[in-house]
Amino acid sequence: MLYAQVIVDISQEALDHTFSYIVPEEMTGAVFIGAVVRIPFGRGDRERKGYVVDLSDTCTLPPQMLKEIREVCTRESTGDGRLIALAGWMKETYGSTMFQASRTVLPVREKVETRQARILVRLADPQVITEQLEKYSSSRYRARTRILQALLTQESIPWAAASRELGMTPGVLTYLTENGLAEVRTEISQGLIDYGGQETKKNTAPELTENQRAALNQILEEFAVTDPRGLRRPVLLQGVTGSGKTLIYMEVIERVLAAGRQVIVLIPEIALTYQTVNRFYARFGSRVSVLNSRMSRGERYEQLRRARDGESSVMVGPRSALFTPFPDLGLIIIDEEHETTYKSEQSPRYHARETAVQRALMEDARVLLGSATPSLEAYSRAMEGTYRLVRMDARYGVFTLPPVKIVDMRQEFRKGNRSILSRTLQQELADCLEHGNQAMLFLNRRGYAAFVSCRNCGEVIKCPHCDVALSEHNNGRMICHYCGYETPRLTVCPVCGSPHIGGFKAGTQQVEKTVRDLLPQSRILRMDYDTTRTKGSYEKILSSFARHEADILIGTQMIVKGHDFPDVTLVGALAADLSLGSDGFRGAERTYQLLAQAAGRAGRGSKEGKALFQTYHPEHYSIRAAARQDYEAFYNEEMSFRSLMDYPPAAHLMAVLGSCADQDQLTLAMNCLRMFIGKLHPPASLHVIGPAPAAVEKVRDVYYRVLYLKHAQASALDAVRERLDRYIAMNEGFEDITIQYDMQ
DNA sequence: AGCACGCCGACT
DNA sequence: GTCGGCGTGCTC
Repeated sequence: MLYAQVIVDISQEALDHTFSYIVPEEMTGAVFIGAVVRIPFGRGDRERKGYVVDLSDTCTLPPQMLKEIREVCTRESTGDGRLIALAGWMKETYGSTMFQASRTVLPVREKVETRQARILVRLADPQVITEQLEKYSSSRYRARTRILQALLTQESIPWAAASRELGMTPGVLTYLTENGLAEVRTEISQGLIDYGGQETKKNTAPELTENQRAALNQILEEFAVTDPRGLRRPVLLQGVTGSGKTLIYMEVIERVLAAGRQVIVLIPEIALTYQTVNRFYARFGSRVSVLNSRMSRGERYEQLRRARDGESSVMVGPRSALFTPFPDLGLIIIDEEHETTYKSEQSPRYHARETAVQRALMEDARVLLGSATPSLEAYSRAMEGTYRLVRMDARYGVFTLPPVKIVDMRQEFRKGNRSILSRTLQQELADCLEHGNQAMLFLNRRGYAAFVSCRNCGEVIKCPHCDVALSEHNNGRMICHYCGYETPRLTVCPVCGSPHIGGFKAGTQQVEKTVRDLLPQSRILRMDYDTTRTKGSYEKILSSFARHEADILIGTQMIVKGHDFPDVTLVGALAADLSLGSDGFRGAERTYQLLAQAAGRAGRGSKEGKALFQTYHPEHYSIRAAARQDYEAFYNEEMSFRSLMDYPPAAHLMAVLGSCADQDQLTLAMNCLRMFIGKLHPPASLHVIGPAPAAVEKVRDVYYRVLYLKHAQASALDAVRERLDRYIAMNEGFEDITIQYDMQ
C-alpha cells in the first residue's frame, strides 16, 4: 500500500501540517512528489486541492482513519508541482520540515485579494437595527446583539473584525441577510505600488563598451553549452562597481525573452528602488513585474498571478522572488550575489544562490551571478570550475580607482585626538568642501551610540528582555534594537554609582554632531535606520544628495550601495573595523566588501576621488586589500584562514539552534544533544563545538543556544541531522524546545 | 475555512 | 422534554 503526505491548503494556519492519504492502486504511477491532487477533506468530505509532499509504504495512523485520493490533476501539477519539488530539495538540504519549505515556495494565497477586502455592510435603517436589538437584547442571541450593536455605530465592518472579534458565525450571517439587515460585499482594492510602469518605456539599449561586449560574449558562450549530462554551469560575473553589470544583465535577458522564456532578477531589498526598477521598465516595459516587502498579500498575489498566467516575463524582487511561478523559466540573475539578505533567517534557512542553482537545474534554466566582491562560496566554486568566472575589469567611463589612505586610529589616540574624525580626515573634509565637492562618511553601525557603559567599573547597560546592550539615542533615551524596549538614560552607574557613564563608540548622530561642530557652515544629510523609517525617505535623502543640496552625507552601510554621485570626491570609512568583529567568521569578508564598495563611491564622475579608512587594525589583510581593491589577494588570505579553521566554504558548518523560554531546560536539552552526537561514534573529522549561548542570547524572553558541527562533507552533516531529528522526536525533554538547523 | 457536536437557555 | 442558537475543536 502506498501512502501520500498531502498539504491541504497552504493559506490556513490551522491546517499547519500534512495529512496522510491512501493512494489508490490505479494511481500509484501517476502520484509523485509535487503532484496536485483532489482529496475529500473534513467531516463533509468536501473536495479540496492538495499538494503531495511525500510518499511512503508505511503509515503511523490506523488505516480506518485514512481516506483515498480522488484524482491526480495532471494539468495543474506542472507549475506548483515543480516548486513543491524544489521545496523537497530545500527540506533535505536545509533541514526544515516539508511544511515550512512548502510555505516558502508557495506563498500564493488564492483569492486572498477579495477575501481581504470582504466587508459586512449595513442595509437597514438604524431604527430597524435598534428594534432588532431590543427584540434580542433579552438574554440569548449574544452574537447577534454584538453584531447589531456594531452595525449601529458603523456603516460597515471589515470581515476579519466581524468574524474574529465579534464572533460572527454563519448562523448570524444568515439571520442578517434573510432579514435584510446587512449583506456581505467584496471590495476589490488593488492599489499597486507605482514604479513608473509602462509609460516610461523608451526601449533604450545603450551601446556596450568593448569590455562589456567581451563579457557578454563569454556569458552567452557559456550559456550555449549544453552538457549531455544536464550540467549547466552558473556564471559568476565579477565586475567592479560602475562597470555596467546591469547593462549586461539586460542584454542576456533580452535573448532569453526572445526565446520565449522568462527571467527572475533578484536584487537586495535595499537596492529595490525606483531607479533600479525603472531601468528594467524602461527596457522591457510592461513585461516587468516587481515584488517588494512593502506590498500587501493581495499585491504580491497579483504579481505572482501575472507571472503564472504569462502576463509578465521578468520578475524583479528580493530573495522571495526566486519562487515566482513562471511556466518556462529560462534565467535567474542574482545581483550583488554576496549580500547577506540572500540568506533566509527563517526555517528553511535557505540561501537564494544555492536554491537558484537547484531550481535552474530542475527547470533547465541558467544562473547568472553578479558582484564586484563575490562571496567566498561563489568565488571558490568559480576557482574549482563548478561556476564559470567572467571578469569585467575596466570601470565604465572612469579609468582609475580612487587612491585609499589608511589612518591608524591608535596613533591618533596616542597623540591625544579623541575625536571620531582623525586629523587627516578633518583636513580632507575641509579641502573637499573648499573645492565645492561632496563627501560621504560611512559608519558600519545603525542608531546612535553602540552601548552605554560605565567608565569606572565597565558595566554595560543591557535590555532586560533581550540581553543585548541598549543604544543611547539623542532624545535622552536608551532603546533595545531587538525588541524596542525603551528607558530614560541613566545618569549614574547602577552597579558602582559612578557618574562617568555614557556612550563611547560613535553612532551616525554623533558623527553628525562632530562634523557640524567642525564645519558649521556645511550642509549635512544623515541616513540611517532612524531617518529612513518612513516610506520614501531613503529615496528622498539620496536624490537630495545627488542634486548637491548637501555637502556631506553621513550614514550606515546603506549609503555605500547604489547611486552615482558625480560630485563625491571623498569617502571616509570612520571605523573600518566595526564589521571585523561582527558576522562571526565572515567578519573579514564583510569588511572587505563594505570597504571596497565604499572606496568605489569616490570619484564616480569626471573628478578624481579619494577614500580614507580609519582603523585600529591598519595591518589587517581585509583592510589592506580593500584599499587596493585587490580581491584576489583578499580571497587568497581569507581562503587560507577558512581552510585552516575548517570554516565554509573550505568545510561545511551546521548550526543547531535551540530556543526555549526556560533557560535551564534549554541548557539541559542542548547538552543532551551534544552527548548524543558523541555517542554516535562520529568520525574524528566531525567537529562539535558548544553548545554556547547564541550571538543574541535572549530575544523577547526566549533563550537561544547553539551547537556547531563541522565536517568536510555536507552529507555527513545531513546524516547527523537526521539522527538528531529522530532522537528529539523519540526522547522526552524536547517538547518545549524549538530546534532549527542553519547550514552556514 | 467549514462542519458537527455538545452545551445551555427558552418554550411547549 | 425538545428546539435552536452558540462556542469549540477537528479535519488524514
